[in-house]
Amino acid sequence: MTANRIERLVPASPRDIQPDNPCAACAVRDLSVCGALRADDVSRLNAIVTHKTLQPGEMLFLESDPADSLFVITDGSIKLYKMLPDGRRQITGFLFRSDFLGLAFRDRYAYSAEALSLTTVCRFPKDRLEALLDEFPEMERRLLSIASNELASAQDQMLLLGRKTAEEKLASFLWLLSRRATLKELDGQTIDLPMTRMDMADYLGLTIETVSRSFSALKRKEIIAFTTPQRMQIIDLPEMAALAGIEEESWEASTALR
Amino acid sequence: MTANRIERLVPASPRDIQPDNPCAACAVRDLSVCGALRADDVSRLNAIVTHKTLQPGEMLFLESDPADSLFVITDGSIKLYKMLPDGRRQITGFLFRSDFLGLAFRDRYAYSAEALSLTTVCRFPKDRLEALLDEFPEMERRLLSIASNELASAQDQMLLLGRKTAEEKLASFLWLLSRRATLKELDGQTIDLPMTRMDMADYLGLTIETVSRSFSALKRKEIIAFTTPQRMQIIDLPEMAALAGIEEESWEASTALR
DNA sequence: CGGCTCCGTTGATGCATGTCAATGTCGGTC
DNA sequence: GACCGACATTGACATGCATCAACGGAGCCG
Repeated sequence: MTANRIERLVPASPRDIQPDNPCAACAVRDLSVCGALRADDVSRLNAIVTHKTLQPGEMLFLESDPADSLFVITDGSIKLYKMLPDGRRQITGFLFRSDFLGLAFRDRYAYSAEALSLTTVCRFPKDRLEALLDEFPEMERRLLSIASNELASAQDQMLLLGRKTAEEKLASFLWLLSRRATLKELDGQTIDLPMTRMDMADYLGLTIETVSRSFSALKRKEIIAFTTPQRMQIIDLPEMAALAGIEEESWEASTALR
Repeated sequence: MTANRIERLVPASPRDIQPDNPCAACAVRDLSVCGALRADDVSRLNAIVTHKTLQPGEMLFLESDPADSLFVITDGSIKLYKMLPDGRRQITGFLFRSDFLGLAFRDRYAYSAEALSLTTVCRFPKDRLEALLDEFPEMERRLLSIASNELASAQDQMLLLGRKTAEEKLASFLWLLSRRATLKELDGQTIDLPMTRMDMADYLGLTIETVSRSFSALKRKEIIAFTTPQRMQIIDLPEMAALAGIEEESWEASTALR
């Protein structure tokens, strides 16, 4: 289906999309949202971007690494986190296909990025980014829009971390996953949990035990049901939304995971 | 001193800066960071921006309001917050002179904004913003850089809210205020607290009582000392940094408050 | 098959922080 | 000066979540 979309957006001859560079696909897809790309744009982008495959648990970069690249996830999932000197960890986001990361106008990354599952990313070298932005102003507008959305999600997460109870935190998290799933699978009630309980705990500012107990509480109330520990269903969507602190009129508004 | 800076950056004849529009100053100052503005740019900006004065406690906008403007704070201070349906509140940031707010590519603001002190803001109508960005590409680059910095600060705040103890939270907050103060007053040890204990509590995900007790604990350890309840001094800066979870080598890195 | 490790669940207990309440302090107003 | 309300501090007590510990299932390997 990715191929279809490229065909539609870039009515170029097939040779322009070099099959040995899988990043052409993501570059085209993620840039072209804000305007049609010409075929020669595509081949120029192909020359700039590179790709990388990550095994589960493999690091893309560390918090202190020099920030020299911007990445787009082509496939798989990644977690971002920050740590305190003594090892306490806060996961600041889970990213999936077509999400950006590494957007930092600083010399070092502000967080570490680690693959959750088998993941491929597409890399834009930062030293060529400025030139790229000058050449594709739509890309800059899009980055600004992404950053602004991420900022809004970050603020939601602050509300969650600072003011919600454990059960509300978990419900909010599952709500986000469910909204995200709705965009792809059509039922939107089935949720995959590609991360461990530990990751969820570090995302929600809890311990694994509390996450587990909150899952049990939601099961007991028949709001959710498990197929396997990594796959579940939302049974009572309205109650879930209520727990997550989402008012009905804005059910559709909140989509992004970060 | 604001005047000095304008003179330096915009060697235009004085009539270009209309004295009845105090926003000319902020527009010039905040846009011109990334490139010289010509005198006619300044007068064109004067025609677009308007200004507004807010009394302490007055709202600039509400979370659900249509997001039709971008603001720059000319003077004073503002708090941003989100609320849960039952009234629990999370302050997501305190803003001061020259900070931006309202940067949202959505139709509604993601948070409410309320003046802490007597505040003046400069308003850019959003419907003219696109055109403005097209005309001043440096402004777009600057907005992207600001958004990216705010994102980094938001992630710091998530680490704080999710993983730090009450005392560490307060120390981190005071550390930020102290870094910010360093940029202006030169000693950097004296800190003004323009917000109430309640505001600090809602920023740190605590209660006023816990904030108060944490202040007392820091006093007892002789890390800080109070002049008045709204004015204090940091006595033991290294210990403060340690509590805040900042490693020595990165003392200078963290500056922004959000 | 048995043993091992990793992950998740559940129970018992402790502690950091929330809740409730009393008191103090400062500014404003009559 | 007396009164009042808003804000801050401190103490006594309650509780939500962390901590510590036991157990069970799934995958892996000899």
